[in-house]
Amino acid sequence: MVVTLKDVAQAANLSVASVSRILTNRGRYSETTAKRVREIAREMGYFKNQSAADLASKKSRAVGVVVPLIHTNFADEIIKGLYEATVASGYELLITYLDDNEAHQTQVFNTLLTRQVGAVFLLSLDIPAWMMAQLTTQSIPIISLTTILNEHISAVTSNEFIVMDTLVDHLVSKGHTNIALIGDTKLTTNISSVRRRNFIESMKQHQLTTENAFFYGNDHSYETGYQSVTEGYDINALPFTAAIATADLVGVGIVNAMNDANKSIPNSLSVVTIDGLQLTEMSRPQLTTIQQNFAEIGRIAMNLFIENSIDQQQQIIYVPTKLIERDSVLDIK
Amino acid sequence: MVVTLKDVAQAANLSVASVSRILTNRGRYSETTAKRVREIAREMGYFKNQSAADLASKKSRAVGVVVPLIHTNFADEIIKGLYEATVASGYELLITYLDDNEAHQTQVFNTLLTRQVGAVFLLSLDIPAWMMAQLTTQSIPIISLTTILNEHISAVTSNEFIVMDTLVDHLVSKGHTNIALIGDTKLTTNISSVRRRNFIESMKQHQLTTENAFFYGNDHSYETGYQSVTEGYDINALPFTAAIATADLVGVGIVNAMNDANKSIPNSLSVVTIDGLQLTEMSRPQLTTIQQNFAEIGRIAMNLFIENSIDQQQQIIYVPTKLIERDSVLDIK
DNA sequence: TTGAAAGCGATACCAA
DNA sequence: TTGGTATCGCTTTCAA
Repeated sequence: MVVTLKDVAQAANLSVASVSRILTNRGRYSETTAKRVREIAREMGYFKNQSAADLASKKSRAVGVVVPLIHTNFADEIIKGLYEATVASGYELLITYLDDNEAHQTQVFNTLLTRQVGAVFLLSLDIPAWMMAQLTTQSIPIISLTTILNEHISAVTSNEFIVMDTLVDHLVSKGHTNIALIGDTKLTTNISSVRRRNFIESMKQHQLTTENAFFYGNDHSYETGYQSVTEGYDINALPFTAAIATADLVGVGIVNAMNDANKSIPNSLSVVTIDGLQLTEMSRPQLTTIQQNFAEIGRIAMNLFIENSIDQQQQIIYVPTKLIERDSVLDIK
Repeated sequence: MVVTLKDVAQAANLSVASVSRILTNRGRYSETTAKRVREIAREMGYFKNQSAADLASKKSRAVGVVVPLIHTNFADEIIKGLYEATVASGYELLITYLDDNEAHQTQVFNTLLTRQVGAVFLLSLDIPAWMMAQLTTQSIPIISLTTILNEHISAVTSNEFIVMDTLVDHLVSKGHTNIALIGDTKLTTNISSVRRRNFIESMKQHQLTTENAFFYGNDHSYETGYQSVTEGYDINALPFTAAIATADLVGVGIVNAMNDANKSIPNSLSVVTIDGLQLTEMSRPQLTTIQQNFAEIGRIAMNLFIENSIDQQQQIIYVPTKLIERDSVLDIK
């Protein structure tokens, strides 16, 4: 049988109330008895039943993390960040995965709500409107990571415009004028259309027109990168001299496709990527990239919640990014 | 205020007992009232309080997953597998990360126990003895994934010997006799020493001696792979013609180190890896690998638990692996 | 500093 | 098919 508070209380000749207070370090008690009780509890192998505790105190120590099931190599990093901040505070991470199956979505969503999570962290995820509505009516704070969803939801993210502008600026400074955005460039989601807009805007600010801008792809996959130069354009006569990959994986796809066609990078094409995970160092040539600090994004988001600063109004926190110059950009000036 | 069962019961003019039975599809009730109740519950935005439910029913719908915080690129895949099997059954995954900090370990462990998890899944992880002891005294089933811990703990894994033997056999069939095992080859953990032993055993079965076997490295990292041929051995006079990398990342490290030194793979060195994730396709040349079916391992493990077959005695389930021949092995016969 | 007792929200047994 | 009610293990006033 499982050891309960009552058992411990009996063994210690105390009331459950006192034992509870001691074991949760709440309220008043003498340090002498406290010591004794803690010892007894340990010996008996007592473990609090968190469900009972949550129920009685009408609160939960769990926060939900919703991760898209499609390939996102940075989810790991973010979760680590969240986790770090969480360990210190005693909160629990309830990590759930979301795919396209609506039945699954409902269920995921249900576990979150039935566990009375204190907050929901969305990882680069645009959840269906009905979910959003539910969350809000239950007044569960939502924090979006790596992307700004709308004007109500708080977010911790890199500054998307700066990310794009830094890259464009870097390429322009090396003499490039015809630039492609490759990866997730579709107009149907919030996230990708923002990037697309930022790209155009940044081009403009560099005195370049939409004639200088090229787009390819609907997702952040390796295949999209690969196909961009093999199927999307004539690899022997690319209309652009540089490409911005919306994710590292896309960049590697481009590099491999070029290599496989005996075209050298950066001589035949310059490539830069967004994200800057380990992959960019493992590529040959190593990729110039703008690195996002994912772990930091996770840490900050969690602390934002813990410090309860995330109450009513929206907060947007930008986490700095860093341009890392490596060997995938040719100076053609 | 949060909507409770009682509220729904009142609104429906029924007892909480009936409503509970209906909403959990347990016991008898008429489909007519059931329909009405479900509708009312939905309208009121009712969500069961899982903590209360767990408490009352004296069981938990949560299972714990313990993931090592060090870089393991397959954790993702396994979690997806676990998740898939879990969604259908209504269980929840409580995913926790384990690092070397003992205080953290205790805490992780605490959340697991305080949540009364029904089982604990260990991802390629050798947990401290005291944890193991606790888990067993609380009679929480433990299932180890991708590795066999001892003769008591159930496991779902690839057959490690077959993995190693397939690789050795493949290399030998291509005329290689001097072979290196690179990556995690240390003798201090169960997992790595088993691999090492298997390697030696397999060599023997192929009429090769320990003189033909080489070892390098203490972890599964890219750096270890890279250093093996740059620092571990003289890259211009490697004593082996083929290398088995204990993880994909290690293999890529070797490939890059060779490339950077203007040595071609497989001409100067043949490389095969264990795991077979996407990375092996992205490498140039593409890597010959023995592919583990991680998602399947997760799925099977979870089902093993759900079907309750994992009661008293140990079970070892082997999930088939697949040799994928690509371009990183030279035939030197 | 300690104890008694009233919940928390659901489940499940036993009656009706 | 439905309802009453004890119970799960803990927290939290309020008194002692």
